[in-house]
Amino acid sequence: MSLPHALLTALIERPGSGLELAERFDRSLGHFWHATHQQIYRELARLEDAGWVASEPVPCGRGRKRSYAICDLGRTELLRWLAEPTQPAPLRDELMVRLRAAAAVGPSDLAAAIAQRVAMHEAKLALYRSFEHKDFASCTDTSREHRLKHLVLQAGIRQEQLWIELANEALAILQTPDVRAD
Amino acid sequence: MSLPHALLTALIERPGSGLELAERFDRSLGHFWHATHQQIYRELARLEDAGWVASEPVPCGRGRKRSYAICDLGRTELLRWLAEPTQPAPLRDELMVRLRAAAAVGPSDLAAAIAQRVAMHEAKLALYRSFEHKDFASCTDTSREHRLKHLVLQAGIRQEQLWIELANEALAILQTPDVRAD
DNA sequence: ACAACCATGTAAGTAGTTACATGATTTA
DNA sequence: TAAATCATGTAACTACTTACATGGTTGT
Repeated sequence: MSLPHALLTALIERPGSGLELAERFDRSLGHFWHATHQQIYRELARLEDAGWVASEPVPCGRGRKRSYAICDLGRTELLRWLAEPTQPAPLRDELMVRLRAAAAVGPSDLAAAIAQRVAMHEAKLALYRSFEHKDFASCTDTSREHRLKHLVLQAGIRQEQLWIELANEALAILQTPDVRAD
Repeated sequence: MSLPHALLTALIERPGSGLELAERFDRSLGHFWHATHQQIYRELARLEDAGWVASEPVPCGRGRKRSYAICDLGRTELLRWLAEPTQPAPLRDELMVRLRAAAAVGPSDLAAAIAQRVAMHEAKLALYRSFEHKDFASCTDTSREHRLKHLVLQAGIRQEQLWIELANEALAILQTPDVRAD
């Protein structure tokens, strides 16, 4: 469960309100660890209970808007977490199950669903590439921070490329007549 | 949520009891959609309620052992599901969050955790390669079923390769002194 | 008889999703 | 003052995890 630490990371970069964090998530970290605004509000409350973040009402903001900022305890916790051993991300993908199912049941209507998914991955790939062009085109910044952020984006790019490759190979198999069907 | 359909797939290949299915999952489909035995027992009960599978006690088996088999309704459901549009697997990986966190907080103890994870991915890759050698070394079988199953295994192999690459690149960045620290 | 193990299940809790509710501030 | 929208939150639900309980069979 990485959401609390993802929020701490977002807050260490810059303080913000729940909705601001939700929007930032949608644009960057959320591509690699999705969270809805409800999850974020709940988690921010927990982080505050734990003393990892502190909040104050934003005077010129609308309604009950509160701004959250990370505390020393939160910074310490983030460092502790970074040194902790990682558990391997359990790979869980519907496409794999569907391909096995297609192998088991024989001819089916899977091709259209896969083609649609190729399109989705291509859209995401294009989005990531536009991020890369915008933020990492110049080679002037060689700081560790910059290179790590670029690597995370690269990870997303290569994931999408891999899915596109695999889905296209699946399409090729599905569209070739089965030797036993001839 | 693919577990019910993953179970239907396993049952279409061969009927079996809850524990047998759990063991089969651990050896094949479970690498791509993990499930514990508790999940499997509960889901089998639901599948039976829905009329997609039927079970009977195994007379010569131990204790309360029951064998489950897929019904026509289950077969129909599996075909219906295959034609359904797929939602894109939400990418959720701790490593990405950690790298972003490391970028934000500066020097930390992340390298050891990543190195450990490289080892895990290499172990899994070796396992998948041994599966491939055992089941897909000969080119004699060119049926669609065989090629689809091979593709699923290939997907696992290339995923592991990608993670190993990315984790090693992360290590390289973390072990190079930050230009701003000189 | 009793230890070990096979097979199934219950209970309690966490994480995440979906739909809806509420309060406050702009804007028309 | 009503509508739109910003901002936060509640409630109910599903999926999954972890720990434990139960009942039966086999071997000693």
